[in-house]
Amino acid sequence: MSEAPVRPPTILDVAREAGVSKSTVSRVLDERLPTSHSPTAQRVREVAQRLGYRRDRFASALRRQQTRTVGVLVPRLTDTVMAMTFERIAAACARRDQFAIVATTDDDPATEREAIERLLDQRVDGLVLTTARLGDDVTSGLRERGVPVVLALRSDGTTPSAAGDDELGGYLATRHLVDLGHRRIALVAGPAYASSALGRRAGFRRALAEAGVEDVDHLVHESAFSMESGEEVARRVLAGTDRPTAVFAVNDNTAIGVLAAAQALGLSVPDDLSVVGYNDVPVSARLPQPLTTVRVPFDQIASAALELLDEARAQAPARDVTVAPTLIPRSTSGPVPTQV
Amino acid sequence: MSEAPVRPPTILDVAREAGVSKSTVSRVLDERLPTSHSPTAQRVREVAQRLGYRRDRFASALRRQQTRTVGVLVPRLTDTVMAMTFERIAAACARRDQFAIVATTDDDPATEREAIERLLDQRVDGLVLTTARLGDDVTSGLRERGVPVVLALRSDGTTPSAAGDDELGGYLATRHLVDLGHRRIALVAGPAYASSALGRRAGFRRALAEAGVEDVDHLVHESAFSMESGEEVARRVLAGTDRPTAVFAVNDNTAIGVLAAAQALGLSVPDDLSVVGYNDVPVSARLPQPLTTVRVPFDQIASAALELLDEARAQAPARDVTVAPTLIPRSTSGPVPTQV
DNA sequence: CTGTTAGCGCATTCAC
DNA sequence: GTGAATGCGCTAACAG
Repeated sequence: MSEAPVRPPTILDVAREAGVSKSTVSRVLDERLPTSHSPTAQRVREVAQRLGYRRDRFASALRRQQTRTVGVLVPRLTDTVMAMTFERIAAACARRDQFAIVATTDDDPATEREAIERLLDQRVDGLVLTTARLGDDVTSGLRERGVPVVLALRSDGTTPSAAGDDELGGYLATRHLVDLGHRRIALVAGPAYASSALGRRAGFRRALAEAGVEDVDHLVHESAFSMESGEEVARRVLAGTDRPTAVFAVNDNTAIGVLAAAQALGLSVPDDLSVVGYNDVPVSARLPQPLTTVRVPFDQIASAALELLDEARAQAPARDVTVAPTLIPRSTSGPVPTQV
Repeated sequence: MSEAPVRPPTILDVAREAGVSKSTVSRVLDERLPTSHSPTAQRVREVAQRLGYRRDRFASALRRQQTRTVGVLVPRLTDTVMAMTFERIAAACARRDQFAIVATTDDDPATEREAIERLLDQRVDGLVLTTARLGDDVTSGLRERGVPVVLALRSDGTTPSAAGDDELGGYLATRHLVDLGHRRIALVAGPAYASSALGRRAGFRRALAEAGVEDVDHLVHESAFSMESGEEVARRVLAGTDRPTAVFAVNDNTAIGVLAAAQALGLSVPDDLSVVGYNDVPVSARLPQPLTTVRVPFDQIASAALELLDEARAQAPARDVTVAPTLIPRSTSGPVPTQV
């Protein structure tokens, strides 16, 4: 009564059933070749379909020396931005008959090295890294080993990258606050090692400069990307003298931390304090105070990353793709409070 | 000046360098065999290490007919519970020299079937499903095809499963509210197709029965698992007559939706309304009102799922593993408001 | 367009 | 213990 260990049909089964050689089957089913419409080809496809034939990717990869698999490296999947990014990359891979696998670094360089080796052990055809830090380069070592690499969400000035236009996003967020009358706007700036954070910072400066605010250094507060960090920075900034009337946070996580700090300090949002985040993660729209934020087209970034990976494989010169974000005004931003 | 396309060393390179045959190398490096300490074995290992030899998983899998890869199916990774679960499964896989790959279903049966086929195309050695629905069985079809399958987070009464003790968790959450004096406690109950939701519902009933509340049917409100659903249900329930003094929500997502509804209706938490969630996702601790919730040991669930998968491969009889959750009291739960 | 042949890198016979 | 030979399932080089 044990189950039949039904071995899936091989190319040879299809060949026999269709009365051709296995080479013919292999060629007919080769997705890289132009589709033949000869009677033989049609019969082979029909038989393959009927037998439920699926190519063994392992045997195929062994021979082709490529796996149609892309490795994606993220700090952690519990960061919704990273989960979204990976999901979109996986979907884009599915559309091109590739498969995306993921590994996490937990923001730790040693773990990152291990994670990369684990991905390479899976013989991925290329890597998409979301973990780039300015001044640190894992990518050069990888390229020396002949591994195609691109960056997503961040750039490093060297490796091909697909990212949002962070300068524009930072400008839009800040400009929104400026338009509402705010001038004393604090920036929870994120870490200096991330190009994304620096870009948003530059946009912040541009918007304030346009509004005639030049002395902005004291408004910029470095932070991590976490909720904890946002709360901690906000507690400090909001408790000080000359309290800002608005905060632009480098991402939704830190913005949520800012909201928590505001609540703890008894500040009402947006009456006492306006807050703008970045990324538009799903929870942002569903907070007790729906968060004003900047939406990033993650699916465009995902598709672009895969195209850049193709180019990298073809030894094409490196280029960067940048896609424009959109401001999503919600209820955490409002007019500047009238002075008392 | 093009880069050297350095082919990674094969078992043959190691064999030559160590002066033995490739069979010997293969055996020495076979992790399933007991480690030999003969001089030859030590030399082979030393050479392999020195050359940076890594076994080609594709060639190996082709021969062994097993890939040391586990497929994980989740509804979506942007649901932090699912992201946590997958992360822990991936970590547990890493500890046992396996690799976890993931595919998403978006809660859609057709997408689910495709996702399963995509995972099977990757020749996974087994599947971990987090998407089980009572009364619907994907798993029987898979077992007929000889694919080892286990469930995580949910159970279906048939397939081996690793999950939290949802009845206990539901009891702990409700008991906490009962202890604070609440009796009119609404349950945002989740969907009836999920065993997890039903378990929490049962625990809810037990705690209320203990408190002498028997007529609970009108307190139970079915929902989805999303923030949207939680908000929608809460808007209805909190607007009605005989407003409950507390809400136990089937998960943190719906609890966040409840908080949003409470805010919109001008109810203060926990003064007018207590709210308890489930899962303790990271954002819960960082909400403007840190959420009282139930913590689930996801890493134990992950490890157990992989053990069950081993057992399934060995044709062992199906069993379920259940791990105990913990109540995490925070600031959304407080004493029942005094009647006015 | 088709079939024959060889081999990707490894694990497993089988003989020693 | 060790080595020679075979083949996992597929693709590619070659000849027709």
